Amino acid sequence: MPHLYLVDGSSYIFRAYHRLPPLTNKHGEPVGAVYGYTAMLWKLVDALHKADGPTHMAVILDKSEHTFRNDLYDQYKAHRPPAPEDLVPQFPMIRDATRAFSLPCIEELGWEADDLIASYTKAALAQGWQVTIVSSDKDLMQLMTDPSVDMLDTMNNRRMGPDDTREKFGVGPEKLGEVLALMGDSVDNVPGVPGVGPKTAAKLILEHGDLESVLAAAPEMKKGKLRDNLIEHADLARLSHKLVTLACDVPLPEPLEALELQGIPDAPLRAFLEHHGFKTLLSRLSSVADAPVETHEAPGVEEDPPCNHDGYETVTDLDALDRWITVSRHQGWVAIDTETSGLDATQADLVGVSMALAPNLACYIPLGHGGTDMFAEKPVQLDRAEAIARLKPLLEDPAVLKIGHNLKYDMIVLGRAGIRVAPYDDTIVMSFDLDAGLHGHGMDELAATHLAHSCIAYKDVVGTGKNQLHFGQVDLKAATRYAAEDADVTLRLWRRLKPRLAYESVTRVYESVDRPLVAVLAEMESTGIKVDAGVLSKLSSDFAQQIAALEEEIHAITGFKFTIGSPKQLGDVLFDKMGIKGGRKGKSGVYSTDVNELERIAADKDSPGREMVLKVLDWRQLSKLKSTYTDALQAQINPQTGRVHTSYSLTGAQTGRLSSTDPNLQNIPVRTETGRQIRDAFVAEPGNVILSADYSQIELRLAAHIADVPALRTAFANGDDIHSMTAMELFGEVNRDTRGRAKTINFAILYGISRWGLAGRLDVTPDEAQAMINRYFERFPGINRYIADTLREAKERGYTTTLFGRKTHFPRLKASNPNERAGSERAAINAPIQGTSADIIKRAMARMGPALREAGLEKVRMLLQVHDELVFELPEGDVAAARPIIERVMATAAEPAIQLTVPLGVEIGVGPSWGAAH
DNA sequence: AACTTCACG
DNA sequence: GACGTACGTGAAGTTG
Repeated sequence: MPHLYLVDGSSYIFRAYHRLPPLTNKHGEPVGAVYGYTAMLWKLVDALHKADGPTHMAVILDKSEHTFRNDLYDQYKAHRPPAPEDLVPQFPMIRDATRAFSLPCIEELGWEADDLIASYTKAALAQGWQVTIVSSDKDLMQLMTDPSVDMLDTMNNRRMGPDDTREKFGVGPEKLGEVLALMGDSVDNVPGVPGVGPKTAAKLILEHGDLESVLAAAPEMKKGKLRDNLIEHADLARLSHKLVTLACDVPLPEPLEALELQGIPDAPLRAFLEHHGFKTLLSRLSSVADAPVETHEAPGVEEDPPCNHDGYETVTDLDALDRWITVSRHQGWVAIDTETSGLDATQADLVGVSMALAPNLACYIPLGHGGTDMFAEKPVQLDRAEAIARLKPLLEDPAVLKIGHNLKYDMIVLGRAGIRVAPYDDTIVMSFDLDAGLHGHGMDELAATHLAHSCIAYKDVVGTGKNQLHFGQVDLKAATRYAAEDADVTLRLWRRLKPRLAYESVTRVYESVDRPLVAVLAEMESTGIKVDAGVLSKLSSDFAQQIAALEEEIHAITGFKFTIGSPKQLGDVLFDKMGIKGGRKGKSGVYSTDVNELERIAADKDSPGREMVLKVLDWRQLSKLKSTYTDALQAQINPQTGRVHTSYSLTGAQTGRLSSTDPNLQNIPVRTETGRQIRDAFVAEPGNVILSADYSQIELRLAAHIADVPALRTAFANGDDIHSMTAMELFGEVNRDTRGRAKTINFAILYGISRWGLAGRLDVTPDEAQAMINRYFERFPGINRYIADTLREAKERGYTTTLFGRKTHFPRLKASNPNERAGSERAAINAPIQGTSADIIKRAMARMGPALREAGLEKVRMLLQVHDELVFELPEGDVAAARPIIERVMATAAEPAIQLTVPLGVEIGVGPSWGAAH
């Protein structure tokens, strides 16, 4: 069946203009909108042979300023500012582009493009054709009354149907004109009825059926502004209706058959693309069939040749090294990668460095291969010290950009060789800032996604298990293939990702938040924090004793031995053998024995298992503390530095938070007295102290700002206790109980609340929980608006944003599984708040070093970040001077980009250990 | 490797 | 009318 695509060219070019950066072609002409337009047309025409693809296509344009609508109403479209100066010359180019595709360009004096589209739609339907309107103009949505008509919004890459009309305007396409007549349209200056917006308009039309019935019913409506306006402005509404109604009987300038699509012609299109220098599109022309599918693409990126592993050079003499260095200098940028003997950057030895200058132009410089076995022959390679001495000036050259993938690792390794890499770009961070939530950001995955290339697997080079080699034991040929490929791929990714940053509006978050943090984190990780093994080992043996005693007591109660640490065995003992009621089995058939469940049993004074369960809870706590902290941390102390060096991941948390591994220093116990003792093992060097600075209630403050909740803002401005204030608002009195409940509700709001979730936490019924939620929304208007707006935007665009423009994608928001969808919705509600908080502390971290240095405080070292807390080690004598600087940098970290409407509170503590500083 | 639990913000 | 839950992490232990 024929399928006609009608492209609303005029509306498209305006949107393309505003969405794309101001590109110019080699002739200096502005072509941003033309590029977007050309790429879209191509995509459409290219779908010719696909199911649902076009068989007929036309581009419809507005011809003149004056139409019948101006005769009806002289103010129609009168408020439109003139087209931007650099857009005007692009209009004729659109016609060129259309002609280059051999597509008809249809325009007619006295008619708007919308009227022509309506008329063609009607004609095509009469022939039984399918019609797709390529536009997102809401007026055109009126045409979707017939099931054979849909719309395609290429800007958002979204198909729209009648349901989208219902979602957006509350009525189907057949009633859309009536609603538009009532609400008006500020863009086209259609007046509508004053005081009537989309909600009221939809309500009225749903109630009365059509515009005339609404107007007729007006005198009987309840007295008020709405009734008066409907009566007084009835004619305005009727006029508006005429203005928004599409003319569908315009004589067709070209017959339908003339719109048949022929496919993409080579010569004229090539000429057009060459004239404008649209290289990406040109390269596609030669290989339309086998071009990789590209989800995101910024203009000006050329296709790369496939990786040629055998073309990489192994650099083993100084002349060759100097050659690579010279060309890097000349070019101004180079991709680098380091190979080491292990995975821990603070301990592993440098084994080699690779560099890439262009696709397939890459080398590997072995520096520490062989020599682990005294009988093995060492391969010929450069002297490490000599090579490092030559590389250092390049890696520190302010005129040469160093590009790495997870460059933090290389910075730490090279930092130990006395090199401070700068300036730099990091492709793992770029990928994260562009695509968080869509996929992982490891090099192998990105190479597969963006380059259709599968990298040599590290495991294939070094082996696995007990036969695993370290990289220095790999022979040079294989090492070169692997290492040089990494640099090559990094370079290719950089060329692919870098242009997308500006194109997709994440330059600010990349440049002002995440990129600077790479060097800051490298420094923090290299520094590490001193851990007193004596304190830990004392705690370990205390815990061991208590654990053994508890174990004996527990076994005495049951009368037989079992593995207390096995949830399966424990569940069987409690619920089957001891007969405790109310055991709940999960989907794997095991009773749940988590802390909630055990506390529920313990709360029942008559339960036969009460004594046992209390002991198990203690046993669990102590086992956790011993194995995860007091034992493990001792083993993590670096013997060379006597300190513990965590590794932070910039891409670990979808929201933009950092995460910490090996060991995780972001979950050191603090909530119980027993656990808190572990923090006393994190100490300062003699003559120094630990300073801990944390943001107070930062997420609630940000919620108050972002959702614009007056009561919360005032409370924070006055320095009130926010949970007490909430308790007063919700329950009318403040005591321990109501304050605790209020605190729970405050957090629940940040996490995307559900009545069941809240009910479980507060031990009330879901109905009661719902009543509290309603009251919260009533008392703090803004919150529910924030939730609705955030979800709507997330569903429309596929991602949420923070105040600083950080995106988190939520592809599962459209999942068909309601649970999955609900989970994504809660995550999407939380992401802007958690993410903004992450942005703010990251900005503070990036500015902290320079601010302290400016004050002459070179000895103050930033050691740890725990989401809303920064931990420092500094000479005791520097505390007085450093304190106000740290406070100021943290409190003002959002500025100048964002002026928050709430103050950011910072609390600081100082002591000989982390525990004492709290 | 999956599952469960629990440490943190 | 069913779904069976707060958001974001990482590590250790048991089990298969």
